[in-house]
Amino acid sequence: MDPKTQGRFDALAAVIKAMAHPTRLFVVDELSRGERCVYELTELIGADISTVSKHLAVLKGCGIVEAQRRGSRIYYRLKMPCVLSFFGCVETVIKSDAEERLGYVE
Amino acid sequence: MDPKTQGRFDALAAVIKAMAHPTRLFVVDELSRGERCVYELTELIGADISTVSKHLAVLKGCGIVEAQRRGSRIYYRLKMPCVLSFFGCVETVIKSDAEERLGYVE
DNA sequence: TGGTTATTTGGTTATAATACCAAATAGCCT
DNA sequence: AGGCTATTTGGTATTATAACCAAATAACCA
Repeated sequence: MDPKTQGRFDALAAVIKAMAHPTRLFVVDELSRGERCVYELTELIGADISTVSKHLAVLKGCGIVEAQRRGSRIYYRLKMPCVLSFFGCVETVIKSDAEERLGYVE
Repeated sequence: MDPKTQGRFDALAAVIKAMAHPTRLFVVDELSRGERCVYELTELIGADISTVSKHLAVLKGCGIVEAQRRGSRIYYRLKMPCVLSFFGCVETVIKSDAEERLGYVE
């Protein structure tokens, strides 16, 4: 793979990697319904707040979400809603794979 | 997060994780233009063939690609072309983020 | 059968990701 | 200033990924 192509796919993979964690997908899904502060997300997720904060940093780091401080709280919102399009496709992949395993297909 | 929700996002993340590697994205992109055998992909990628084979196993394991043996060769093809829709969105995320860093936005 | 090509699997090592706790930082309120 | 709440950062231990080499398996052909 030539360096340019490699760089392109490295960059693509970096963004997809940011989505490749259950907690971060949950966050994206939750933020699709409106902005949330770290504490709200932490309650919903049920992990340590520092863990949630780090997941948010990953999503923010590649520009999928953005943060805004208002008073003592920091609100996160979905900046690139196109990532929601992943969900539909991935559900299809999962369903198709499950059906195949059950022997309905093939 | 209740167990059912957790399970749902675990499953979603598993598929997205399968896409979250430059080599596997390259394979998906390449297979979008037709089936390829392991050797052909290995040449294009330039890694050890065992490495490429393992990447293919990951993609096959979650049903994104499928394999078919014909003679001594095994041809892989894209089974879930909807994953190609990731590319457009991710390119947008990358571009938007790059522009922002350059100060064109905000 | 034996050799050759194509692919996968096992083993090992190196690197990266993730979780939690503790401590640091930031803003608010008295 | 001092205390309180909200969030991030640093540190560490655990687990997961990924690369390569070597060996195993599969199909073909002489």
